[in-house]
Amino acid sequence: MSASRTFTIAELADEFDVTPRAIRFYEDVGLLEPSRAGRNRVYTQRDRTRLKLTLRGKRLGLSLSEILQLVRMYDSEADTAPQLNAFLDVLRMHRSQLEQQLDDIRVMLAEIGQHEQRCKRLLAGAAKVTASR
Amino acid sequence: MSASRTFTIAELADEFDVTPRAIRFYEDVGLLEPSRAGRNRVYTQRDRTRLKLTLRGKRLGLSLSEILQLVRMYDSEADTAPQLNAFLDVLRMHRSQLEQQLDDIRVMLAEIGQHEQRCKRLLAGAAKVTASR
DNA sequence: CCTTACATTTACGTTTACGTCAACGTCAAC
DNA sequence: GTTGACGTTGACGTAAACGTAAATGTAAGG
Repeated sequence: MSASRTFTIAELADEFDVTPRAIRFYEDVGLLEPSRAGRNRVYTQRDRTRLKLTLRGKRLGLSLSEILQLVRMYDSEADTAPQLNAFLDVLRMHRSQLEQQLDDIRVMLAEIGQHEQRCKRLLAGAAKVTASR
Repeated sequence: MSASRTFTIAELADEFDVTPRAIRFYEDVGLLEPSRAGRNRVYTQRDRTRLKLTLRGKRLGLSLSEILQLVRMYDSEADTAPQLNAFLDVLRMHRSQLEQQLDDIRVMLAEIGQHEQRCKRLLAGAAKVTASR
C-alpha cells in the first residue's frame, strides 16, 4: 500500500541541493507545512512537490511571497464567478510574464549563439596560425 | 549625420519604467558609464542598450553582478586561446541555465493552461445554473 | 557511558537592490 | 527675484532570503 513516503529535512535538502536552513525558512513563510515526529519535521510527498514548485519559481526570478500566492491560488477551491474571474486575471498576468521571459530567453540564446560562433572562428584562426609556425 | 542621440536620466527612466535612483545605482555597480554635461549625466545609445540588457537580465532573475560579468565578457576583446575557451565555457553555462528556464516556463505555462481550462469549465457550469433559475 | 550524527530553536549578521529623505545647484518662466 | 522642474551628491533605511553561530535534544553505535 506504499503509505506515501515521507522525508527528513536532510533528504529533501540533499535531493534538491538546498540547505536545511532554507527549507525551514520556506516553512516560516508558509510554503511548507511538515508534520512532526516529536520535535522533528516530517515531510510528505505534498511538501516535496511544494518545494519543487518553490525552487522552480525561484529559478524564474519569483519572490517567495509571489510563489506563496501562486500555490495558494492553485490549492484554493475558488467556486464563485467573481473568484474564478479574478483567478483567470492572475493566470493571464502570469502567462504574459512568462511569455515575456520566453522572449528574453530567445534573445539571449541568439546572442550567445553569435558569441559562440565568433569564438570558434577566432579559435580556428589561432589554430592555423599556430600550425603554420 | 544623426549625431547619435543622447538621453537624460529622466528620459531613460520614463522609457523603461524605472526610477532615476535605480539608473544611478546601475552606474554605481558599473553597468552604465554616462558622460557629463557639467554635473548632469548624459546617456548615449550605448548606455541605453546596456540598460535594456540590464533589465532583461533582471527579468530572468540575474543579479546585477552577474549581468555585469556578462556585459563585460561580451565587450571584452578576448583573443588568446585560453581566454576564448574560458569564454566558451561561460557561454555554455549560461546556455544550459537558459534552457533550464525554458523547461521551467514550459511546465508553468502548461499548468496555467490547465487551471484556465478548469476555471472556464466552472464558469460555464455556473452560468448554466444561473440561467436555469 | 560517551561520542557522533542529525535534529531543533533563537537570534543576530549579511548581501542585494534599491527607496527615501535632505540639502543643494541651475535654468527657464513668470 | 522667486518659483518650479529637473538635476546632483550623500547618507541612512529597508525588504528579502537566507547564513551562521550558540545552545540544546536525542537516537544509534562502539
